[in-house]
Amino acid sequence: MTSLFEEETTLFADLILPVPIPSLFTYRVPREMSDLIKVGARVIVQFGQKRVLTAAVARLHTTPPVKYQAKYILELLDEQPIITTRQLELFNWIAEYYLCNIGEVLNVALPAGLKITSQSRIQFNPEFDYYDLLTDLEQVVVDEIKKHQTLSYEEIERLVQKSNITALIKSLVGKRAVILFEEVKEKYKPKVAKKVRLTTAYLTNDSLVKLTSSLDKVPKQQEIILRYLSHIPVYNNPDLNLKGLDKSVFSQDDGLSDSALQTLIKKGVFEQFEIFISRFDDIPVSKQAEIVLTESQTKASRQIHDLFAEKEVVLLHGITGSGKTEVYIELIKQVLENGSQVLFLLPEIALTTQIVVRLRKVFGDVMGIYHSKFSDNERVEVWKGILDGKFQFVVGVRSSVFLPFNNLGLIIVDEEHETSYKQHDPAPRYNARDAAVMMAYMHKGKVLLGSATPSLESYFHAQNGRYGLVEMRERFGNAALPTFELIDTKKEKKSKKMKNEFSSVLLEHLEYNLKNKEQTILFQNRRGYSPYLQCEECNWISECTNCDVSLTYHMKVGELRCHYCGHKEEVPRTCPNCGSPKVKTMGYGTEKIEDELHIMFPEARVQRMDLDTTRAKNAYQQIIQEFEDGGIDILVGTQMVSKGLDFDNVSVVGIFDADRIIHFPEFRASERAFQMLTQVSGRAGRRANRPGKVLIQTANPGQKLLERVVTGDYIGMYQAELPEREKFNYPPYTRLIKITVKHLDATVSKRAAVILAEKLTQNLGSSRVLGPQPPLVERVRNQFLFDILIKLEREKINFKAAKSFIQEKVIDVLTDKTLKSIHIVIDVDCV
DNA sequence: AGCACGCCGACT
DNA sequence: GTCGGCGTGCTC
Repeated sequence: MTSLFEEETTLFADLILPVPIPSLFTYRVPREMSDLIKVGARVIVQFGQKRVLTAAVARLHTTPPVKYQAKYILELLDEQPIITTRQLELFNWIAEYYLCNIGEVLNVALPAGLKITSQSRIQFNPEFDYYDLLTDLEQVVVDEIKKHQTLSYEEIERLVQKSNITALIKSLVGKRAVILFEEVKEKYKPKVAKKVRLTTAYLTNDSLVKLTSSLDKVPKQQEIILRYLSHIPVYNNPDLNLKGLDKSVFSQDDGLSDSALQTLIKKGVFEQFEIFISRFDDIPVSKQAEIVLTESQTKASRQIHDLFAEKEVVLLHGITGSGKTEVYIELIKQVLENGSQVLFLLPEIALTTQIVVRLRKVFGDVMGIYHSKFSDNERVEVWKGILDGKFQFVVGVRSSVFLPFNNLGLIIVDEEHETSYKQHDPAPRYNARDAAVMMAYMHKGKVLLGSATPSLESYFHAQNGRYGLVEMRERFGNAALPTFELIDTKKEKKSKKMKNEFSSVLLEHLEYNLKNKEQTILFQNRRGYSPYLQCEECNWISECTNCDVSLTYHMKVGELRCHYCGHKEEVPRTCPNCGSPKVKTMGYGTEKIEDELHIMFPEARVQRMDLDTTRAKNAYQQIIQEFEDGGIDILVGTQMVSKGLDFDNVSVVGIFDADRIIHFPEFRASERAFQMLTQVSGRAGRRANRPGKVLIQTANPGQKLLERVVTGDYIGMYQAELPEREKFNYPPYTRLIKITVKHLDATVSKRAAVILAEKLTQNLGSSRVLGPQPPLVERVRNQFLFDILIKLEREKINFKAAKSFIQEKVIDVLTDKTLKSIHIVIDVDCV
């Protein structure tokens, strides 16, 4: 029922714009759009004078804004929403919890392929004919524009070989010689296959026989028809013809030419058509390998199931190799059978490996994969596949929490302790594990956190009864646990048994393994050749010009590199300070270890696996594959080797510098070290017959933490660590918020940080506000940093109120006229 | 975040 | 005299 009154009301839309501004923006919905537009659809709007942006509809209403005239929405991109209301809810929660703007959330949530790009283009104004008004250069530019119809800024700059022509264009616009407009492009392009099929006239056997015999004089065309029939035997089953055949089948490589095919198309024998195809069809699906759970897996699975009756979150603590994956699979199956969706989160690095192949075997093509190494187009397909129900189950990285689910029954967070679930750099600085808990709550679904070495926070919650807890303490198939050996490097050094970084024990094992064709993994958590260079004469050290860190020497590429800002320098032949040629490499990274292995064992096949060797899309997988196929004897790597790799033939894992990990200056050092060392150790062979061996080189083998790693005593670590955390007010007893103040001028930066800390202390008290203090690396990209750490007790403090107070004070400092162009980053639940 | 507008130094 | 530096403020 539409009354006269209703017809006259205009619709307004509150939009989320992908800009870091806290508010929504109200636009006017054009009349012809008002029946079609929906919450969750994308629209295109003009924002400011020049910019054209993709925005998302958050709310539709009829209240005209009072303080300004709303602009019209330019275009509606989706007739059906591509963002669900549940997603909008989550976006809001993330913006609120992590103190950022919803636009920033939208910005990382949408895959690039769903954002449109706009480019200013310049067109000649046909009504213009006052050429005398133009300068010489302007005339040249106008002539070019006339010649090419429309041009972009960059194209003009190239054509007239000038840079920075904005002023010139502005003048031309003023003189009405040219018109500016925005060209909008959708980035996502569906993948299409060009196909051909027989026209209906030739679908009977009779007509086909007649046709082929009539083509006796044109053998190429005949051949094409035969080829077609050999792929698609229509005489048995005419329906097959509908699917057609890829045009590429008739390519030139075996004497068939496109022109013959074209002739047949012209004759009306074949017809051409295009279909949209999925980009994921090439991932092999060999359906339904039956999975039989062991007794302990069945038990765990049942416990989880029972606990879900009363808890929203269950922590599955299963030692490495206990077979958590099978338990996951069992649960996923159950939830999918109930018709709900499932999200399986994995750390980036683990996603490229065996587990995905395994899940794919079980779940086939209802499973979508969401990964940063996929192209924009591939990601859009996962997004749309979830919306239209093609993917009921998604395996993905951190950012998968932004996908358009509407009915999540279960979220699994594997390796839940991994810090890579926390986004660091651009806002939103969210933790996908924690967002998952919130998300499940919104969907009334459940969360399963899994880890061999849970984060203290999660284990704490499990101990307190907030989460359910299920333990798996046996290795799968009763494979033996690895045996450990702690190697005292101090002793070895004294008795001159060390060969550079290698202890005699480690060398013996390497030799043995090479002889017996068994594989070794060596772990050194530092990439490059050496972390710095030093002059023996004057003690000069290679340092970055933009940051306060040493430059790492990368031998392979012959460069010094900054791991913070990416700055590169040539390697000096002599000391830049005193000219001495005695510039030495100091410390050692994976490259140096690789290098020394080559020298000591020239026959060994050594491969390095770190950020530098795995940049290419498939490099990581290739190394893994080669290692699995036995093409590598020794794999040297950073943390990358510690994650999700299961190889039967690895009998020795060597860890170089355990002390550096254990004594990292950070309150989480013990927890982190335990996790890292345990995870690496878990790579040692899982054979039932002979246990793998883990060799840890340390200057202090008596350390309690090492003993706990050796005995697999997670609880011991947990119990030792908790009182420390309580005493010094650290998580899990508190939540941490880190505020970083940045400025090019150290004094300005410090002053702002001190002022901010004072303001914060006034209400929060000095015990809750730590700092300001310069972080470990005081200067990054020429900005001087100061950190303020705020600790808020879990029970005592209203977290929400405290956060908004903090945000208020930050805004105070940002708008302080005496502290100009300060940059402040707030990181909630920093890790 | 961008982008426009506006107010002060070194140059065609 | 202008070009262009970046400080300031706004974007529905």
